[in-house]
Amino acid sequence: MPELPEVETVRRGLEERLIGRVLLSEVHDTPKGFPNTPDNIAQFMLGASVTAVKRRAKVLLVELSSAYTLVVHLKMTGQLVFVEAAAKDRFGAGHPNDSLVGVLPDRSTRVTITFTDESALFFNDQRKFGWMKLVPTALVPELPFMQKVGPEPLEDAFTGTIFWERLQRRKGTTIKAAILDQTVLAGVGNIYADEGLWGAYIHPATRVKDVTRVQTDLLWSQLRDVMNLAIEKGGSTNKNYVNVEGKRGSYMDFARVFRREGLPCPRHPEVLIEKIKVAGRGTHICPVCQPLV
DNA sequence: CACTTGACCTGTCCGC
DNA sequence: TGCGGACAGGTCAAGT
Repeated sequence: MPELPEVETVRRGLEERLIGRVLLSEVHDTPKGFPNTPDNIAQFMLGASVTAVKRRAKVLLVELSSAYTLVVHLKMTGQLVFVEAAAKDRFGAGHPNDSLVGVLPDRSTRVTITFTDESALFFNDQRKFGWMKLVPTALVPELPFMQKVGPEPLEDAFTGTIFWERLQRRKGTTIKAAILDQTVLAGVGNIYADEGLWGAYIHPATRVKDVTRVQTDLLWSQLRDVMNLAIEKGGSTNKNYVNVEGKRGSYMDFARVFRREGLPCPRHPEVLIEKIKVAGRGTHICPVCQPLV
């Protein structure tokens, strides 16, 4: 999916555009219904306005004046694309030229939400892993996911000591599996895991119990640096990811190892990046920077 | 309990 | 050109 930087980029785009807009129509499920969509969607969305757009880990929270919240997870291929004057333009004309998105809705569109000013928000999801549900805002903190998800890594409260302590919950597994675990810390996915581990000179398959405190301190700062840079660049478009305007993010132009197998390591021009498998995921390393000890 | 693997879906790419 | 298999940003349930 979209990882933390991509979801944050979408959040900012939605916040800029949706606040105060009033939902006109009920949700149209196309082409298949959303399994988690409750029956009261029309009742609590129709006529409600958007009051806030928040993010927790990789989940978006679109708060409505009806005291309900649209909770959205984009998983691997989800997109939220906003189109001005969508009704007039028959959904989709008016996209910027560098858009990766064509005329909407298309075959990947799962949900269309229209607003009273004829703008519309499209939830597209090629692989259908993503979900969207309407939850009373007061109950959002009670969701099982919210109860168990780890701290936000970019907040000041997330110190190196907290990172170290939370990693100790997963001593037996690999450091890559541990930082991908959303209950250890929130928001890290496959791209930024590989980028951060390269930055910290740690082989992804190193057991957590073998990673020193000095190494986790460096990993802590590298993960934060890499995700802050990615937010600045509008996220990473590996394949499907786009922001609310349908535009790609540019972090992949700055990636050091992710999807760069066969290309030189930025620190060692004579050494080529290798692709291996760790924690069941494609994993990119410099064999010289990141020796397995 | 801790950890790993398969499943969920569709699309694309690569080798035969 | 066709076909099978592996793989893809994430997370669960089920298995060991």
